[in-house]
Amino acid sequence: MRYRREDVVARALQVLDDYGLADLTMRRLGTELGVRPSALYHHFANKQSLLAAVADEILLRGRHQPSGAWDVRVTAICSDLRDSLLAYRDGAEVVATVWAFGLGATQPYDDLVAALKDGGLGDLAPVAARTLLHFVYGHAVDEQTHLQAAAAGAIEDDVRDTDDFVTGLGLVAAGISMAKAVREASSGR
Amino acid sequence: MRYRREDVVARALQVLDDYGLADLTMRRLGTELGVRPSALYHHFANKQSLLAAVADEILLRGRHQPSGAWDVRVTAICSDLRDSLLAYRDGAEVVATVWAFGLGATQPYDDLVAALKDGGLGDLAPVAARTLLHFVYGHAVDEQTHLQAAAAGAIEDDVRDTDDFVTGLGLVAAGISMAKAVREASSGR
DNA sequence: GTGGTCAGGTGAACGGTGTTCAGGTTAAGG
DNA sequence: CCTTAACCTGAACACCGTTCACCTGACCAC
Repeated sequence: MRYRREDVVARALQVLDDYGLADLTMRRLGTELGVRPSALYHHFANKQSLLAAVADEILLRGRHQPSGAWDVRVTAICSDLRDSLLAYRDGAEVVATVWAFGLGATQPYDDLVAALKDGGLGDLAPVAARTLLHFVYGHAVDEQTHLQAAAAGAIEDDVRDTDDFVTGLGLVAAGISMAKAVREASSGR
Repeated sequence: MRYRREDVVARALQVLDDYGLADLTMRRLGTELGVRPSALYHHFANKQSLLAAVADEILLRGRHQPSGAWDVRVTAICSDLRDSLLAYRDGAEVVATVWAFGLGATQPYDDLVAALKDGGLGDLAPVAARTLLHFVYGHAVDEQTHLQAAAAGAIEDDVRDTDDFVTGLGLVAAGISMAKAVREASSGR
């Protein structure tokens, strides 16, 4: 049985979800496909690239096109992104790492910048977008770590995480609205 | 030559700063100390604990005690924390990872919560503190990654990162002020 | 002084990891 | 049918964190 790039990514995503990032190894993935590890290097230059493809796939599968007023769009992008990250085991860590490395899709970031530019944030749009991303990634990683610790029985699970996310996101969003107001006041003067 | 726990941590910090996190390996650290890797396990249960101690040391060395009004205190804590993270190569990643794992010092978090409680944030203090931490860690990791890519010549270095940090921090801080105002208005009613 | 204690270190191994490479195999297209 | 290229093998390389039985030397109580 011969595989194409996308088959490998799909299987990698399944291994990730079933066994976690630590067990997503080239050998493990190879075994899962019935193939030697070295065969994987015909599809990806290295493991980093494989992970980037996996991250892209995670983002792609949870894709929504945001619509509406700029501020509800910003909130929607962040919430959808969070859902994508939480949809697969260790998804947040994978996507965040790939992003930090400068690889992978920039779609969420681009969408955020576009929405914020529509909101009149101007030069502040990129900074605001990255601030939002840092919050979403950070929160999702934390949540997923807690979730896994809870599943292992090390901790009692509290499910107030969603409220937590909404509250935190509201905080950042409020700051952005304020910056917009300040910006408009000073330019209108 | 026999070592104590703190000697090992100090040397680990030096190896980290000189060669980066990827090269901070038990074997490497052992060699640097003129000792077999297995000797290190008399000081630390595992590498994770070693890294936690390194993270604590990074935070300890950049320690300031914040003073003044609650909002300037919040800003100062975040700025000092950022300085600490950037003071050593890969410092941000080490501290952020250790924190995400639930190990290491909680001092910055505790200080933030205290300052925010002083500011009248009440129940929102922990959420706000974590939001700030996510921003600081995320931004610092990004910055350090960029910095390293620039040092490797892969990218032109732009030093607008500090402005970037201040702007982003201002955004979050503004959101927190707004939440405080809303909170006081609704409780005063 | 002498003997015991024990923190610190040795040496060797175990089972894993990502990655490389020369060469074999198989499916597809002219 | 035969070539070409994509895919895969098998074996190795150089590492990694960690464990464990054993040794060593400094210190302290007697």
